Amino acid sequence: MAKKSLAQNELEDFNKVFKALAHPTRRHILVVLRSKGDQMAAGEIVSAFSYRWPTITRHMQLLQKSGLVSVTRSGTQQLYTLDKTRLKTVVGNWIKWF
Amino acid sequence: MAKKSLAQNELEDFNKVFKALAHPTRRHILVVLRSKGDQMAAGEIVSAFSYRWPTITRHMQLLQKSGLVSVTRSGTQQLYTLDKTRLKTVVGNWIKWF
DNA sequence: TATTTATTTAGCCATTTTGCTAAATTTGAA
DNA sequence: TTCAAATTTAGCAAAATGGCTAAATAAATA
Repeated sequence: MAKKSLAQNELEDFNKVFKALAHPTRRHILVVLRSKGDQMAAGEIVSAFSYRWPTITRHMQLLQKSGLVSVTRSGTQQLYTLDKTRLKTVVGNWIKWF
Repeated sequence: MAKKSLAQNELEDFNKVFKALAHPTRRHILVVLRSKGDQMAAGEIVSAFSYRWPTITRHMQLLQKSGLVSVTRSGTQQLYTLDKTRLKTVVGNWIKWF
């Protein structure tokens, strides 16, 4: 398919980010990540909530797709990193319409 | 049940507003409302989109529950009014955590 | 190489969401 | 009082979402 326009990319960003922010648990995960210095291992996140590991994994994957977190491996651990800038930029750009 | 704490009320606001903002069509409706001076009749909104009337009605009801729009009747028409302040305040208050 | 630790993947199920059509309702006008 | 216009309500079906358990995988350790 053809290249996407800037506006189209921004629209997709809005879609992905607001979808990620739609669920209370995902919003909560972001806040906890922030409170822990923007980076946590998957297991730490699981420990912070009362959901099973696969449930958290799925929330994290959705957050990744939105670009709000990225992940790197460190030994057996998966480290999730919050992208505060993206969060504030994308939400801020949408709010600018008002 | 007992009275709700301030924090609880704010949490509920976050829940309702981010749920309302989760769907692209609802976000689009808010932008169109803004572009038309913050107030439109139901039928105008329907005309602006390619969804059937009941579909738009349901989106509008969800937006109302979130407090992002209010509605008043004028003759046979329902006028929906955007609450820009609430939109910016609630989203802004959440973003403050970052 | 076998085991353990950390984590994801697969797949099931219940609930919620979102679209639709058809019917009902409300208000103003004839 | 009837009629028409504007809008909602009822209810159905498909798709998306979010929880779970069990099985699979990857990296470090014994």
